[in-house]
Amino acid sequence: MLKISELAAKTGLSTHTIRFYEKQGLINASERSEAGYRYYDDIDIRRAQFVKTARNIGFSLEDISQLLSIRVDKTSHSCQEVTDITQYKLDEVNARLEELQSMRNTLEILLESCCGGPENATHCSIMDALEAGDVKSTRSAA
Amino acid sequence: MLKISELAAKTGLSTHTIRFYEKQGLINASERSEAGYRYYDDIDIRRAQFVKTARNIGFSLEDISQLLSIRVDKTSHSCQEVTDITQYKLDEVNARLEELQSMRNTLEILLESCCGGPENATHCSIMDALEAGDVKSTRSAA
DNA sequence: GTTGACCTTAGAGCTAACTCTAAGCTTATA
DNA sequence: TATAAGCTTAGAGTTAGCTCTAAGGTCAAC
Repeated sequence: MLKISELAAKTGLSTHTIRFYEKQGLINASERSEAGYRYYDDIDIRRAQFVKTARNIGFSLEDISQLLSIRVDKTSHSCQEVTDITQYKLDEVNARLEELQSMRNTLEILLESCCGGPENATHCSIMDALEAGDVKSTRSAA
Repeated sequence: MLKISELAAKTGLSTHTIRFYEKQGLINASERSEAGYRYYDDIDIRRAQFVKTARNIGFSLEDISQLLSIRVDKTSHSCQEVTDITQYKLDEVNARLEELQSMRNTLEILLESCCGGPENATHCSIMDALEAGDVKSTRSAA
């Protein structure tokens, strides 16, 4: 049985984050001492590590919540449910990648166009491009 | 001279956003009617469009604030200041791109490993991988 | 028996960029 | 003149995921 700081050390989550995840219903301590101290058993620890792993991959807490509800009763859920969540995440990632690649492209073009020197910015081609608005729009969401 | 809703139509910003940008010191209306209505002249309009363009590229409001202070007095600022801001943004974008590419990679591997079918998730290889934690960590920041 | 490290809680604060609300005034149209 | 559309403000709310604070209780070591 681990105390919260030990679980923190084991998972790499902070104690603050562990308590926060508990509030969100993602993990919990199956035991409490008389004084109210949280104690985590092996099952709790594995669940916390599952959360951390999923978080590292980039799943949102909401995604993880769904994955956890599958996890606690795998026989009632299909592989498709799992791949749906994963595919949805991948689609999100790909959409964001496209935005960022477009941003990168625009920024690179801007950088190539400008001397970058100590000359004053009166004829800076980056400023001119921003002024003229002749750059690709790259954002759909921040 | 445009009223706020007309500037909104012209720039694609909402009136709310225009007022918000004003609070942030990015744009302003050089005139007000007796009743306090904002009126935007050509200079205001061009500034608003500059902001919109920079925002579309992905610059933060803080970045844009810096770009604007260069813009109002180009002779006192160098091309290098402009490229510094741009290069810094590009570095940020590249860092985020690497994270997302790593995420994509992990998600694709997970998806390939799983049948995705109607079978129950007892032996789902995505769940197993999350359980085992044998996936690359992709996140340094959300 | 007293430090000092660790634990508890509720709740506030942070970031970025909006987005919306309420209450009220102005203006254009019919 | 009445109605509706549009404008004003200050300030609160939204999102996601933490992060921190205050005020206090607990516990192990010296």
